[in-house]
Amino acid sequence: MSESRPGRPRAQRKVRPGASGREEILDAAAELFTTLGYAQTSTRAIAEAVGMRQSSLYHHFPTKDDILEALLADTVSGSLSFARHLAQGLPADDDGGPGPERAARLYALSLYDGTQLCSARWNLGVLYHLPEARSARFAAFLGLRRELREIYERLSPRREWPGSGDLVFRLVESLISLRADGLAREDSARETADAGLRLLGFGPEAERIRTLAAELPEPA
Amino acid sequence: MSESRPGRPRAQRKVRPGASGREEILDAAAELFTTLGYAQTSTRAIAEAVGMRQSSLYHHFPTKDDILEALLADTVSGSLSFARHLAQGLPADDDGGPGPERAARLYALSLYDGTQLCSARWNLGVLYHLPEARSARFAAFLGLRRELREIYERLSPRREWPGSGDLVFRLVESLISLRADGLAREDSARETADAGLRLLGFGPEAERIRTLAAELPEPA
DNA sequence: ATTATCTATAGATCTATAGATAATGC
DNA sequence: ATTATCTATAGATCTATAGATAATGC
Repeated sequence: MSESRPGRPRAQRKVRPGASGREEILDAAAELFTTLGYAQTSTRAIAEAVGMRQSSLYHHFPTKDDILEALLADTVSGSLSFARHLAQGLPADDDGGPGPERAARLYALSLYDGTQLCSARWNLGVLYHLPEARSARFAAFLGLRRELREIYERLSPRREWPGSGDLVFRLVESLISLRADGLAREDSARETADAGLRLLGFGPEAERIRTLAAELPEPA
Repeated sequence: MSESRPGRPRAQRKVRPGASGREEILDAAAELFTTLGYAQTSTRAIAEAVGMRQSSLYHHFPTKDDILEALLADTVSGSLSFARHLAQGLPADDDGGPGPERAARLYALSLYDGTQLCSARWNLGVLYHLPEARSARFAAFLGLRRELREIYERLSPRREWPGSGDLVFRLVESLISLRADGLAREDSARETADAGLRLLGFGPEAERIRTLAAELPEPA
């Protein structure tokens, strides 16, 4: 219970999802970082959005950096663990393997990743675009993101076309800017995943691939 | 001559392209804004990169905002004027018009826009991703960018598929992140434009579209 | 006289730390 | 005793302005 923890009560309490103070802070920081940016968001603004004093943040996070790091880690983890799962038991890179099965996995990943990007409470994908996120401070996050990108490439059924999987990755990522521009719709993630199949040259086979993808095990 | 203007000489002079102080400032700001971000870049850092004192910037620009605005304006203007030119004399939206000619114009625009994004001295496209750029302060820029986006959509030969031109726009834009991640190559812009054709469902016809595109008038 | 720089600084931040205070659980 | 908050503040910024100074062009 968030209500029955010890400590002095807050002057003002805001409505924020999250069982713990830490989660409330992350939610407020997610809203502010995605709309104003990292440097433009003061620790004071985060604290006020939660309903505590600026200095109280430091009980939960050692520095402002660590708040961003926690948010970044959250955003990749879901798609990456699903991607790792899909990549398991894949034939080696030089062996094509059956095309449609590969395509189905790539489609499933695109759809899952895209749906996450579109329907998360905040548009956390924009955090990748923050210049701060590219700094060495967040090398751990950048590594995970790179791994996700490489799995897209490995899942591409067009083995003779290097970079084809990466194009699908880029298309899915473009949902971030779409949403930031206020242009994302209910079915943007699905449309984008379908566009990925077209990009790979699939026409009428697309229907079969979608069916195969639906039969794959759900993400955890 | 940049050397023969009046005024007190600078303490230190750095090597920067640009005939005027204003252009040197824009070049330095472009480098810093694209690598560190807007808020993280102090006016002092810009001034030092140019070799002048912080306060001297204010002789050339009234506020820091105006520096970003000038850079943003520069980045759309080229592609937008080419796009406007390509859109001229296009059949009305409900009239399909001959498909390949439309596709050729969209291809030409993709290639030009993508090439700009990849080969400009600095990766100015990342400025679009800065949270600051989305603020009302830069409404003029946002309007121009929206117009460019709409022309992509209008140039799509797949009239029965709304949003198809926008997907091509998004694919071209993804070059920005590709470059920011250090993954852009010599032919990334061309590969991306070609991928746009695949996305629209063109297979063997692509060759003919590229030929038609090459016959279109060059951008100014 | 105009242009482009300089020095100096006001006033407003912002992050992080030190140490006090209040609520709970043992 | 532990946890979570609070007040207060040090020290380091940062943007923009005021006004002096030096070089050129008329």
